[in-house]
Amino acid sequence: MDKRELLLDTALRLFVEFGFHATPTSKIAKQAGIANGTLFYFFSTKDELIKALYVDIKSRMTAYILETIKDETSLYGIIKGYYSAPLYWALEHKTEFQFVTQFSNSPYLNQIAADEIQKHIQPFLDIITRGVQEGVLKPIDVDIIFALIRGHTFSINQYLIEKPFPKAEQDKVIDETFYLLWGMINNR
Amino acid sequence: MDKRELLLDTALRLFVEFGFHATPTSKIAKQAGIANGTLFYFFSTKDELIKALYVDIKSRMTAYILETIKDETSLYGIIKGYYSAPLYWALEHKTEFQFVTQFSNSPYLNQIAADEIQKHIQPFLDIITRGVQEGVLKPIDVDIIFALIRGHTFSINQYLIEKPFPKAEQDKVIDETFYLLWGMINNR
DNA sequence: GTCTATACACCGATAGAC
DNA sequence: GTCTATCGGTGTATAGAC
Repeated sequence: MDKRELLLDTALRLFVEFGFHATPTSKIAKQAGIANGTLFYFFSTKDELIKALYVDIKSRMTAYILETIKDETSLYGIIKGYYSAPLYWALEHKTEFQFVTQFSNSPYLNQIAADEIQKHIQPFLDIITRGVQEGVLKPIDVDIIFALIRGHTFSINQYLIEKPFPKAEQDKVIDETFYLLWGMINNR
Repeated sequence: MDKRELLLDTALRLFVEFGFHATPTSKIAKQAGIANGTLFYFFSTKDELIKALYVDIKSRMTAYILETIKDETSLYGIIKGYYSAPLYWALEHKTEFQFVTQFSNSPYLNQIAADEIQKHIQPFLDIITRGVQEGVLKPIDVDIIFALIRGHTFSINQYLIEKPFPKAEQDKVIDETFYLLWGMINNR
C-alpha cells in the first residue's frame, strides 16, 4: 500500500470512530506512520482528504456492484443484484460503508458535485425505468422505487450490523428481505 | 424563547448547514445575539450542547407521534401512524429531522445512552410484536419489520425533501407508500 | 517525496465584574 | 444570569532541508 492509500485507510478508521471533527490531521499522519507535512503533499487540505476518501470508496463499491450484476440478464436478476451486492459489500467493508453513510448524511455531501453522485446511480435508475415501462415493476414514480430500494438496503444493513449472524444466516436475511422488497415493487 | 432555547435553535441551523466541526461555539453565540460566555453557562461543553439538542428534538418528535396515534385503536391505524407521523413532522421540521439524521449517523450517537434511544422505540416494537403474535403481520423477526418501516420512512422523507410537492401531493405520496409498505409486512 | 520544525489562527472554556 | 476579556491548547497548513 502506498502512502496515499495508507493515509486514506487510516483516516477512514479514525473518522468512523471519532468523527471528522475529533480527528486531527496530525493524528491521521501519526497513526499511519507518516510525517504530518507529507499528508499535505498528497491532500492540499483536510477537506480534500475527506472528499477524496468518499469518491474513492464510492468508486470501489460501484465497481463491485457492476461486477456482480454483469452476467445478469433478467430485470429480476439485475434488481436483485443492485439490492444485494451493496449489502454483501457492506458486510465485507463495514467501516467503509459506515463512512459513506456518515458522509452522505453530513453537509460534506454538498461539496460533492451532483454529477459525481448521479453517475453512480444513473444506470440503476435506467434499469428501474425499463422495469416500469415493461410492466415488470408497478407504475410508480421511478424515484420512489429507487428511494424504497435504497431505504431497504440501508435499514437491512443496519440490522445486519447490529446482529452479528453467521454467514449462512446473513445470506438468508438478504434473500428473504429481497423477496419482501420484490413483492412490494413487482407488478403482479 | 428564552436564551437556552435560542442557543439550541441557532445551533441547530448552523450544525445542519455547516456541520458540527465547522460551527464554532463563538458563531452560535454571536448569531443568537448572546455572549460567548453565556453559552457555557447553559451548556458546560460544546458536546453537551450537541447532545442536549438531540435529546430535545427527539422528545418533541416522539411527543408528536404519540399525540397523533393516541386515538387509534386498530393495529393498522397505529402502524400507519408510526409511519406517517414522522413524515408529517419532518415536513414541518425539515432542519430538525436533518439534524437527527446527521447525528444518528455520526459517532456522536454512541455518546447517547442506549436506554435513552430505547425508550423512544420500545412502544413501537411492542406494537409490532403484538401484530406478529396476532397474525396481522408476517411471521418475521420483529427487528426486521422495525428496520424496514424505518428505512421506508427515511427514504420517503429524502424523496419528499428533494421534490417540493404541494401539500396535497405530499399527502398522496405518504398514503400510497404506506399502502406499499403495509402490503409488504401484512400477513395476507 | 518525505521529513522536521514551526507559524499563527482559532476555538473551547474560564475568570471575574456587574 | 449575563457580560467582557482573555488564556492555554490544539490544529491546519507552510517553509525549507534533505
